Amino acid sequence: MLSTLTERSNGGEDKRRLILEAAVRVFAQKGFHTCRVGDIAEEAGVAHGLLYHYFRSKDEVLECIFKETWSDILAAARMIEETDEPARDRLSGIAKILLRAWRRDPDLVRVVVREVARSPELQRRVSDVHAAFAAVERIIVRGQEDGEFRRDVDPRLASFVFYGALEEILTGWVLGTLDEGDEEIARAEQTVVEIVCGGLAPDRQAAEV
Amino acid sequence: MLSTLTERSNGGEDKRRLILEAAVRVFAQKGFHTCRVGDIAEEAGVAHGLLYHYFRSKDEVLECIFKETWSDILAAARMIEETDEPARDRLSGIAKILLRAWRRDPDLVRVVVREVARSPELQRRVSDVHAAFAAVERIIVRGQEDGEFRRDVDPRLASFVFYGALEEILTGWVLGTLDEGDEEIARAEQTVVEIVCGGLAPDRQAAEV
Amino acid sequence: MLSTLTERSNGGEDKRRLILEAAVRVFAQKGFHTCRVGDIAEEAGVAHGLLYHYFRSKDEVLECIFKETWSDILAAARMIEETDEPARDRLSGIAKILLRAWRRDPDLVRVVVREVARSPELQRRVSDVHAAFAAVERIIVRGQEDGEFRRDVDPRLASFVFYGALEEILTGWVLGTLDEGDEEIARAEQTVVEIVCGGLAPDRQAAEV
Amino acid sequence: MLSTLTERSNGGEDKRRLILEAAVRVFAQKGFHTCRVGDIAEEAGVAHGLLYHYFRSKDEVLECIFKETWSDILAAARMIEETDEPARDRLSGIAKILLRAWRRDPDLVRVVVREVARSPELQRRVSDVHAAFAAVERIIVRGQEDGEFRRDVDPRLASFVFYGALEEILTGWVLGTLDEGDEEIARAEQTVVEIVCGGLAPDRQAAEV
DNA sequence: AATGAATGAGTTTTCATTCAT
DNA sequence: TATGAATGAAAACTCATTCAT
Repeated sequence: MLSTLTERSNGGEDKRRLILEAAVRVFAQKGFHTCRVGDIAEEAGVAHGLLYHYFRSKDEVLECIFKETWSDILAAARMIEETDEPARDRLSGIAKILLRAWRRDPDLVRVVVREVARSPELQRRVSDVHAAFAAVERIIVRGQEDGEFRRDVDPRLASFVFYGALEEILTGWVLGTLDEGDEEIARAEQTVVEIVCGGLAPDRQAAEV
Repeated sequence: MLSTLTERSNGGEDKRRLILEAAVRVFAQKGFHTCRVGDIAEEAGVAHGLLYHYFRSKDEVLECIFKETWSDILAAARMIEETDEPARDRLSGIAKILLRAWRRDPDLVRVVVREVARSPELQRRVSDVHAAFAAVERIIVRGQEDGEFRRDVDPRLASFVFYGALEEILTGWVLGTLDEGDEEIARAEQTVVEIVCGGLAPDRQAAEV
Repeated sequence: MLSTLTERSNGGEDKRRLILEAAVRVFAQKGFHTCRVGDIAEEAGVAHGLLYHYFRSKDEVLECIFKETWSDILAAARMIEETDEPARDRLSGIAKILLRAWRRDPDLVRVVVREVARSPELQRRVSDVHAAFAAVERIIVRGQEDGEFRRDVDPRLASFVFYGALEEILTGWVLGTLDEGDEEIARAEQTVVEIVCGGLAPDRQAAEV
Repeated sequence: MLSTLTERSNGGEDKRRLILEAAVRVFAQKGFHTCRVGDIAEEAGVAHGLLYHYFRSKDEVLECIFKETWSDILAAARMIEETDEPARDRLSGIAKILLRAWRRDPDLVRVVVREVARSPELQRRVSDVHAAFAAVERIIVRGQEDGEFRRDVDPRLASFVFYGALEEILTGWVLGTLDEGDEEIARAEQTVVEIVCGGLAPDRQAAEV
């Protein structure tokens, strides 16, 4: 189901939602390029023409999925950002959101992870992707200001390390090269936070950077 | 240029190489799905029919690029693995290989990064991808055995964190969301190693894992 | 506006008329085949479904426009035919009707001129087109009988010359290859009548036909 | 067969010509909009994909037919224009060309006549249409200068009368509303010339224009 | 080895028409 | 009457692949 992070109302746009959710399933199973518009329609149980009633093209369907998903992720990230918790707990919260999304809607995650790298244009168009990265960067900066994190590390690069770690693990689950299960998810969360926050801890001698 | 890590002989397969290198450029610029076989041929300066003399299909061209690239990376990773250096230095060596490849052949990296997540089938076929991951995992395991790294962290997950960090940074360069340049490359290397090895350092209290 | 030659009552069929007039404008601007039913509805300010309340199909809309227009033209032509004026004046009257229609409703003329040749079927269905041609032919025959026109010219062919001349001039205005304006319209009328009736004048030696 | 006015070589572009000629037949029979690309290919005995090897689109095929036909007509018109014959004979020559084309290639004439009014854009793109009109206009102007034609008639309008007459007769043949046959063609030629040149004869009192 | 004409399966998209409301 | 969501046939066009030369 789409929008598992923040529930959306289905009022008045039942079929649109139906198509979107079918698209997630089909993209996840066959991949965006490999599937046909007819596959989505069939999965949704509607005529393929209806898809063009709600979306301008097959591309727009993917874009919508991205936009909704990332806007949900961004909203959640912003809520965490506004907390007064230590940076470590806040990064932990973000890791939870992303990794647990896998449990809630593996298909959605599969699509977002698999197709994100496909189109630079898509990423540019979905500005929330950047905003979510920026939120993590700000959390790290605040951690540095608060003395929780060492200051000699580029916070931008650090945010890429953090996101990259999460994405690779999701990819591992998507491709089946990494064991999945509730326990594994919890462990992954802890491991990522442990490594990244451990690596950012200030009590180590300054790097030679 | 393909095979910048290990030079390959051109003897007797000039045109094949020409096509492969053209494909890297074209895939990088337009993406695998978006480009046509004719684009590759045009870029290579040959008739498109010739491509089918050297490759069974368009897919096989991409597969070849992957195989060669990863076999080079794998070879380099194995050489590093056999070293007696500390784990940190060995991970640093692997980071160097991957990130510096960007400087040597950005198009190649662009293709590998962009299309790697595309097809699970491709990844399965290119078994070297797994082997390279396994090499990193073994380095981490040996680091744990040698007391250089803490033992309460799953080495498999840690290898994903490491690879994911590198891949995300490459993606940032590919998509232009991260500054690039010689200095940035050096800094990225150090930052990734610093964070990951710092996070794996044993002198911290055990994680609650 | 449709029916500018003979005003029609709007009683009880407001919307039908609205759609018909919108269709004229849209067909004129985009052409029959190029426009969509939705364009007509939008232009008329109604839902496209309503069109099917009044017409069986898009084709029928065009057919209606043709029928109404030609029935108006035919009615006017018949009124002129019943006059006792010389043939020349009667042809002049018909030229006036057709060419001045352009001033009154260029869109309508544009549609009729542009689409008339499209479908032989359409022309067959709109029998008034033939009837109007026949009226001109009868005027010429009567002119020959009255000694006003030479008798060695096929009246059927002559009617085609007359109609063709008018149609080509209308086409010139439609396509913008001929200057338009009140003065031009008056001149066109006179020129066509002058040439055709001059050419039909009996005081010349018989053609070798 | 296309290019019946001036024979064209088939050297090296056999299939292109084949497709073009098939298109003429199919457009003539079904109309441009009504026929499918596959119909053309089938008629030509080739795969429909080949059409796109030689033409960018279905539209381009029609445009090509127009261009070639009108360039032939124009060439013939120019040859006649350069003659030293009286204006009447030169107009007669042009009438011959256009009307006899019907006998030689009725399908081609059918297409050109039927679709010419369809697209203003097409007419604008095929500049030879205008050039051919201009040639007739120049013949009339020279006739006026030489005293063969009256001077108080707009030569431009007169050229429209002449062309319109020919076009209407062709349309009559195309639509079957006018008898056809060798004799009819000869008579049509003479009638048009007789009427138009008769109407342009100078020995009549000046028009009230 | 090399070419590029030829093929045709496959895909997106359009749009006239229907129909439940 | 009036709406516009829903349908699905149909069509243009693409492009990987083959193959005669």
